Amino acid sequence: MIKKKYTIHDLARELDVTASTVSRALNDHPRISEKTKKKVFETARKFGYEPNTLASALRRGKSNTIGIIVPFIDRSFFASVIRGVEEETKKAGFHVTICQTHEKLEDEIQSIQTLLNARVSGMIISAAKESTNFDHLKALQDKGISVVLFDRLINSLDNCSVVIDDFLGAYKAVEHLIRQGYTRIAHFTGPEKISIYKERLRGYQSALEDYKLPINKKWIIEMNSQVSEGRKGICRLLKGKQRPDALFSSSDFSALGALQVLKEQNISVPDEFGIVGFSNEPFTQYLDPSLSSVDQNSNKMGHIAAKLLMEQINGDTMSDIAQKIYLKPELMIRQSSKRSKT
Amino acid sequence: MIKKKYTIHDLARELDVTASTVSRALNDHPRISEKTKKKVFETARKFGYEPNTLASALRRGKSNTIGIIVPFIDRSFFASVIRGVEEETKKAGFHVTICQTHEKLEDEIQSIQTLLNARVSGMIISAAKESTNFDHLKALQDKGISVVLFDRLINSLDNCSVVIDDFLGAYKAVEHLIRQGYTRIAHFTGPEKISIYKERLRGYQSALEDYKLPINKKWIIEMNSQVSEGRKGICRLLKGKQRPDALFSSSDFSALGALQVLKEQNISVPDEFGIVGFSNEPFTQYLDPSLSSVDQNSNKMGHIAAKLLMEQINGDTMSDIAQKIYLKPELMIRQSSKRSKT
DNA sequence: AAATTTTGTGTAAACGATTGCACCAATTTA
DNA sequence: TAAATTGGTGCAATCGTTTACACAAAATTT
Repeated sequence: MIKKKYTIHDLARELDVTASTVSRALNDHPRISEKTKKKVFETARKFGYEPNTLASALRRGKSNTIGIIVPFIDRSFFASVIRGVEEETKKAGFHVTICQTHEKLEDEIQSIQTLLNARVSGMIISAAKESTNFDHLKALQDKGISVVLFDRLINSLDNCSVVIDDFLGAYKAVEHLIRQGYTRIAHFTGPEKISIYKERLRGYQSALEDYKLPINKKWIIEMNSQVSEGRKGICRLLKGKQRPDALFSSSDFSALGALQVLKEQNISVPDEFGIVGFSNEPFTQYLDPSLSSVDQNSNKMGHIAAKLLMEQINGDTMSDIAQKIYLKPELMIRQSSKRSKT
Repeated sequence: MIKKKYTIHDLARELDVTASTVSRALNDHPRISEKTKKKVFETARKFGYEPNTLASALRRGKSNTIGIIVPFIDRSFFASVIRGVEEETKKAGFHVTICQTHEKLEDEIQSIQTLLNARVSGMIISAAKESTNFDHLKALQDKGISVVLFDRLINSLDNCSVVIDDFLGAYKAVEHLIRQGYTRIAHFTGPEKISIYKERLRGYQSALEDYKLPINKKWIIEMNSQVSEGRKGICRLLKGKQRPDALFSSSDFSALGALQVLKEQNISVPDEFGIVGFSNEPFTQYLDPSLSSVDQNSNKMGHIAAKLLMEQINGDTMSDIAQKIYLKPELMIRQSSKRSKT
């Protein structure tokens, strides 16, 4: 037996008022008397009335849904951000719809289209790596859709955005290595076009300069974020004439590759060689030795992105200029970089 | 400059027909002439027309959204299932809305309500651990909502469901240990109420019986899926009079705890002690020694759950009885259980 | 006490797509 | 050739809420 859904008209009939009164009462309209509101709420509860969000969204031209677009939902960083967004928006009665781009521009464009069709109130987006053309994102601005970007910044756009302070994270990591007594610190970086890697590289260099340590170009290696690449990278470093005694890697995966090779070659970590990675991937804490890493505060990032977006949607942003929020990263110091004696 | 959205009325005006004709043409209604259809499609494309899914959903009483309810979206297993669902439904023009229950019954009920309000076409659910009362799920059946359950089965409900064959996974794992020459195999199990743990325990026992190995009650320890619990568990096992030489754990986390303690006590894994975990958590492959584990085929699970649900929604299920699909798990053999000599 | 404002509610038209019914023309059947 | 069927389209109601406008009654101001 399929139960029928009640509508405001059912309530109206029961209470002998019109649907508009019911609607207004439920929306706490100031011109409705307290007495009526109370009656309406009571019978609504009694009947188990639930508003039809579709109808409401259609009429208002806006749904209470917000869209999230990420490269892959099952990457721990993104999953964690999404979790944060969901937790934050749920309180405000929004729910989230998720799209994956698989790092492909085409999928990104399609996802945006899908979300537009669903008349989402706003979108939270981490751009695909492949995306170099941002017309589709600009088009959103033109359409007046609220957007918050996270993680992957797009400098040509003045959207609200929330990112981690990659420079600071890198700086902290390298400073920590220096304080542990390491003096010849190498760096694994990523594709130089991507801003996060640029920033981490800057942080690395800046820390070395501040502590008057040499910057050796041979110690800076560009690679993708993979274990195998990290293995190759560390081999190159170890074979070189000037051998580093520590590594700050822009990726936990390549840091792991390095760690594996060092263990295989019986080079003691952290005593002979220190390592700090980046991202605080879940696996880092379980390695032996456990891997120090820079935590990206991903859950908080989700919460903040959601808050920013909802402010935009509700139109209560303080200022006209888009806010860019830089979260402070946290250095997770573990065994791989913690040596007691120099 | 905010671009206006085109509606079927705009197209109708342009083509000098009525909106109904446009609507029917777009939906490929048989009574519309090919000529008209072609004209409609052309101008739709020219104008960049995109249907308002909200209006459509309101009228039809069904959206093209499907809801997913999981305990936590950032747990790798669930994230991976969700990814599978998203990939499968996207092809068919559905999109997914996600809710988290945090393993709490209250959140589960609320999530269902939210999704009902959004008039989702169907739901894919992994029940919260806390849920022992399933009235809210039964109510969905009564309302005629299509539902597919995954991972956590509910025997009192005859929904479509897709789970892993936990019995088989456990059996394979233990059989593998036996073939590697281990003879005294212990087991970490989970809360006995939960069916997946019951099944894994059955598989464990069955394999031991088939190979005529003793089942020692002291070697079966119930615990939660945590590293710390695994550490306690293995300590208990090592202190006992009859010491096992291998462990099949229902959880990768408790398996990891065991591995840590064994390493600390200089008990060689896999030579002196073999370990196999369950779930194939991403970290297992990076441990030293890497941890053998049973893979749950989570991505495929998502794809299949999505397919089942869409079949239900479209009403083209083969049979009246709900299908229960058991996926074959795959044993990932790694260092922790692979010894060359006995 | 008249004029003005405020309060509380009803009327009716949206929002954009879908669909049962009706209608006429063209085609087929008897 | 009349009757019946089919093809192609329009009309208008509908899904459930929201909201601009209108209007009477009550409260407030002059």
